[in-house]
Amino acid sequence: MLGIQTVEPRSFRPQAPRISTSPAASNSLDERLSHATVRKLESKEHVFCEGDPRLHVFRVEEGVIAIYKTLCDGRRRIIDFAYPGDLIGLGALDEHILSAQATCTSKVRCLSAATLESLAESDANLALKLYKSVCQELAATRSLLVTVGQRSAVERVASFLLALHRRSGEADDHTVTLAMRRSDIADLLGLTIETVSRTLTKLRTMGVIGVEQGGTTVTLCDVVRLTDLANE
Amino acid sequence: MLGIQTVEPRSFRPQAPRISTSPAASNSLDERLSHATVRKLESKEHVFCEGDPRLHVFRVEEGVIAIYKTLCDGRRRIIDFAYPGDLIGLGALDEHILSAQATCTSKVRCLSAATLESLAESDANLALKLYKSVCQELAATRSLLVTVGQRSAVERVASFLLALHRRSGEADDHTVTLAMRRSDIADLLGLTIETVSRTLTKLRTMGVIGVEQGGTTVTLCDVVRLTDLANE
DNA sequence: CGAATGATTGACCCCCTTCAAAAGCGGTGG
DNA sequence: CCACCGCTTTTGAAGGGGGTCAATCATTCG
Repeated sequence: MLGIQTVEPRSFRPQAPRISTSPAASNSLDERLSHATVRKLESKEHVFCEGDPRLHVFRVEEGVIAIYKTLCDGRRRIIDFAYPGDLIGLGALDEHILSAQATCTSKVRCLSAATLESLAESDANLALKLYKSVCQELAATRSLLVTVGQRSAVERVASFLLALHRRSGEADDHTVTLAMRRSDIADLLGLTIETVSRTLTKLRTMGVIGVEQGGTTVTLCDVVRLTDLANE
Repeated sequence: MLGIQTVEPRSFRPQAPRISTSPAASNSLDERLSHATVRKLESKEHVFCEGDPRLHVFRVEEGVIAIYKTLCDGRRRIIDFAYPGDLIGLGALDEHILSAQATCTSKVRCLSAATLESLAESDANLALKLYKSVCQELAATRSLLVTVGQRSAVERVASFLLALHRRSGEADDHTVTLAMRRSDIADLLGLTIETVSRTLTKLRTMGVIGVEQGGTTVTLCDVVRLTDLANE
């Protein structure tokens, strides 16, 4: 998932409840996941909604899933974007308290939440992994809180782009794909669509970034300057 | 700790990494805590700082501890206030990534972090408790994210006061004590001291609250109206 | 092509920040 | 007891950044 970092090291951290799926993790989990059924989602389709019984945990296989909460006045607050490899739907309650919606065509793998918990009950190692992962997750959410709480529009957008770039892993490739709408970015950063758009064009006219392909592809022309603008 | 809720049920949830210290929790933890040494803190004194080795986990016994992160430009972002009964200093890393500072004279109990982890390694039940607690914690931080991300000053301050009131537990007593400075509240809510002060006087002139004792005691005259203003 | 959805740009305005000053409050010492 | 000082809070005035409303443009799809 996408972490907007404000602390060093400037690396990514998971953003939503998830656990590592590396070989170091309990094999039982990976094995279960590899046998799990795959569900395909169209853009804007929901994986789950607030209030739904929390029957499954999902691992994103393809696409981008927005994790969000709906406010009482109908506004939407995106907490995080989940990318392939991320686990979503973990939690302490038997209901989902957030919604998860595909921002583009996506695929997820489904695992029974009850199964995962029963595994953890007899496997202290797995339970501890879950605990530590959520601690990391918490740290990342706090970072987003810092970013959203007191930073300007330019700082937020710059941080977001840098986070996306680092997320991609390809240090040489200075392009990032915005696999979500402007409204999704706005709801993540606590801005309006117009401000996001204006800020992107501002960065473009400054020569820091380039915007192509109808606004879905962004080239980071001057990463150093962008980092400076992010003020991290 | 203090959770600003934006979802129903409008109840409190823990805000910083902590676990329940109720009898239902592993006895080993409670026992350890009851034998732990107590440390007294003056106002503004630190429990720990960002970058410090994470040697201990603390339980707040008296007072209020602000959990915060320092930004690169020197600003401070308070993530949470920890109250008596709350555990602070939990985490996945061997360094603290946040600072903890007393907002007033306080007392904390110290427990070795290594001890807690070694207990959890052999006790799946304890580890699972840790996991679930941090999940709750995560949910609460996300709620604060929602509040801070897209709400007006009145909404934020109203939410904060209501959260404080619920935190106190005494439903009959309509007074809350602000055991922290305006600057602390401002840094939690992502506002300036002036705006916090102005908003409080605005609420006062509206007859929704009363401010006494040099601004440290607030009376909630009209909880219904305040809830309405909080827009939760 | 025309309708629908999303992105961009412009104009205006309001809420909050910033800068500045005054007023409370508590402590210390003459 | 009061003067003085430091810290915090309150209040005022001015300015700006982002929100809101609205129009235009771009892209996709039936």
